[in-house]
Amino acid sequence: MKATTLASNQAKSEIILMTLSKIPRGKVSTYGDIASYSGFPGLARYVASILKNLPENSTIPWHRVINSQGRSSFPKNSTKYLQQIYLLKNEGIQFSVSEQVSKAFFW
DNA sequence: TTAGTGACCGACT
DNA sequence: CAGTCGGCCACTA
Repeated sequence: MKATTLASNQAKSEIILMTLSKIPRGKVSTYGDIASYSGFPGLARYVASILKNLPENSTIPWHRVINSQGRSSFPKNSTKYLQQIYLLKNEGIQFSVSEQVSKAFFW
C-alpha cells in the first residue's frame, strides 16, 4: 500500500462537494478556484467531472460554477447553457452583452 | 498497464 | 480578441 495521498480519492469528492455547497447565493466561482479552495490545485477537470455526475435531486449549486473566462462551459443555446444563465440571473448576477460574468461576482 | 477522454487553465500564436 | 496547443490529473474501457 502506498500512502501517497493525504486524502483518499473518495474524500476528495467529499471535500470538493462541501466547497461547492458553500458558494453563497448571488456569487459564482470557477472550476480551478473550487479545486484550489478545496486544497487540490490542478484538479479543475475533476471538479467538472463531479458536477457532471450530480443527480438531479442534488442540493449542490452547480450553476454557480463557470470556467475561468467567466462564462458557462456549455455550448451556446444548449438547454443546460440557457438554464444555468437563467438561474444565475435569477440570483441577481449580471452578464455582459457576451453572456460573461463580471469578476465582481466571483466568490 | 496503457490509451483515450473531459462542464478546465494558461501560455502562446 | 479569438483560436490552438500542451499540461494537468482522475476516471473508464
